[in-house]
Amino acid sequence: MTAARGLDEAEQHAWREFLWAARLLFDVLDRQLQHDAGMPHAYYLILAALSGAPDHTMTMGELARAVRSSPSRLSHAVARLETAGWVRRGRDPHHRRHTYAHLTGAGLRALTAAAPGHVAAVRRHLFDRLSAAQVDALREACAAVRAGLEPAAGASPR
Amino acid sequence: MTAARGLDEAEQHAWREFLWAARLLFDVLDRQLQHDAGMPHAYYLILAALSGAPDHTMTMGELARAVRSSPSRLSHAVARLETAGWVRRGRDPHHRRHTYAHLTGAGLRALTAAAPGHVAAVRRHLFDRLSAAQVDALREACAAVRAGLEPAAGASPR
DNA sequence: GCACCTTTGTTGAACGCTCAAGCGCACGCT
DNA sequence: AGCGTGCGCTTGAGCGTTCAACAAAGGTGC
Repeated sequence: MTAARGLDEAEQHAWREFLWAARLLFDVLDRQLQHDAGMPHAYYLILAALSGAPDHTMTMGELARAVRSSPSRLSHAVARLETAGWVRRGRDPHHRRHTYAHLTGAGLRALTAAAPGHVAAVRRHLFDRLSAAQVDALREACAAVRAGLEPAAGASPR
Repeated sequence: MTAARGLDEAEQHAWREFLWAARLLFDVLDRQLQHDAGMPHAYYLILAALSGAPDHTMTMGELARAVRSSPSRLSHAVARLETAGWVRRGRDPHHRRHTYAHLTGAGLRALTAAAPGHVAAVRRHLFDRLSAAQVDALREACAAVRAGLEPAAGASPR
């Protein structure tokens, strides 16, 4: 491919494998979740993030950082999750600039129903294909890449 | 996260790193291409695939397989590339079922203009962060995952 | 020649994401 | 108090993807 001039052969090969492994994996996970649970993967991550927060509640900003989402994207997404009855929004009377998002009972149930199938898919398509050493190597390489892409401020969620 | 029950700690960690490394990387590459070359990454891949084909021409089906795209997605994409003047479609009078996609001169120029910036971004965000051993390990792990997801065609001829 | 099926590709609607613009609240300044 | 500035979040339009439905061409069997 003309495209890959500037990368040596090992890099071209690695890039193609990474590209298609990730794209195909995300595609199959998205399809599985959409089909079995009626939500795309991004929405699953939002519900999962909320489920791990105290009182199942976070501000929109915290949530956006947790799921690496732009404010706009999150706002649209939560609007849709709200009409699904899975999330409720409200304003904190003491910090009226902030909007908090709260996982509803129905939202938690939807997440709990979706989780086993999703985790099983991750296991089947990712971890069942890798040795323990490969899992370690994958984690290390991806951690290096992610660290370079992460908005340098406070890499760990507050 | 409630979500990750069923994966051990090493797997959870690896999954998160892989997830965010890939998502953030694809986001930044998409943004770079859209900004500098006026095309999303998926369209770049289509032009690149055509540029490597004899006579810069492939059938829609071949092209769809090359870029791991559904027929529908490719049809929409090529329609758009056609209005941009980067691809032309036509029917072969001898095999009238097939539609050919042909990379135009303007398409090749657009690809050639886009390639260096894209490759530089891949290098900067991916390979500059990894040792040669990490690149090898990443390729191997991703190859195993991709092989499990690929529709198994190509290895065996028909 | 005819009915049926498969292959190949397109279409339209729904949906998620991005980008640019905008709104409301809080804070700092004078 | 009045005014600007920045932050947090939302909005609307446009684009790309998906899904289901469809269309057209080439078999295949009778």
